[in-house]
Amino acid sequence: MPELPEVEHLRRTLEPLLLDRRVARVQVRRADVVRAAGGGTAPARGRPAGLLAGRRITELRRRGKYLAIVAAGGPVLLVHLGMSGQLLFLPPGRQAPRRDHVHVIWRFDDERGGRMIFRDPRRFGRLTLIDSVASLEEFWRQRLGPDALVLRAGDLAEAFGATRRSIKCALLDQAVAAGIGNIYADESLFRAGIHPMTPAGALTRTEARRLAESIRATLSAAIRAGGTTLRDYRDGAGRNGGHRPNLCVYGRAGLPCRRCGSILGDLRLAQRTTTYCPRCQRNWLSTTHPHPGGG
DNA sequence: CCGGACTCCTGTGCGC
DNA sequence: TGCGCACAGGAGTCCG
Repeated sequence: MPELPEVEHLRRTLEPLLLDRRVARVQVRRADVVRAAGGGTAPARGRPAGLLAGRRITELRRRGKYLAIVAAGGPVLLVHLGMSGQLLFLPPGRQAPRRDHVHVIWRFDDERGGRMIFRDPRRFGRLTLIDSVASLEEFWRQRLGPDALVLRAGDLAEAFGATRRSIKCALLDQAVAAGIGNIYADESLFRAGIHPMTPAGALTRTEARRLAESIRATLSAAIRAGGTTLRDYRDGAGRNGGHRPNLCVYGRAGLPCRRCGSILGDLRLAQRTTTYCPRCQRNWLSTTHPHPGGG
């Protein structure tokens, strides 16, 4: 489930544990989680050019759901957690809570010691080695829209144009805004009072403004709570996120809306379960084509 | 341009 | 207890 808030919280918890430290050596136990920028059959596969071995970490950056571990002199380890990926720092002597599906281990041999592990049962996650920060920015620029945490209404209007695709599908498109996944798409649309099937290009200026505000507020609140743990998510120190009890719609189909008490409905959009409040999120179909005597 | 199906994986929970 | 199935936080590709 790692979406923007989980990756940002991970970044914040890992940064003090990694910053200014030199990676002593790297053990790759499953080479197929490693890629090189620019292609799936890249030569780095299986021989990941060290994955920062011998390098000093200078910075942890994030854009959308990507986490970039930047080393002195240029190389960048780009991490995408997919559905079940975890990056976990283990102090000296500490065992991983689970030792299965650990694919990569970075060891530190300075006086603080310890190691970082990449664990990913489903293996949808990817580690990508990129040669420089400039290449990283280019990689991101090609794939990602503006970071959803600082998204503005104008960004949405520009990305949507006159498209008739549903707003829910558009929000899941990382080229529209980077970092929103299934949980926070539903939560943001609920907060904005917008039905998930509304054509994205049909949003009014007011709705776009309210949606951008709702996205920022939804993501910020989730970061403050340390992210949402459904099953696999842990932060850099192995802690669960605390945001799950705050969710208004995700995972609550059939339960009463926290705002109005109506029973939350669900539908399937882009193969993703979509939960919404039929009252708080006005159905654009019924308002666009009102039934005689209705509404 | 778009929605939808399908793919990559493992784990879990449910109905039977 | 076991089995088969649907489904899960992501995202790329292909097809119509």
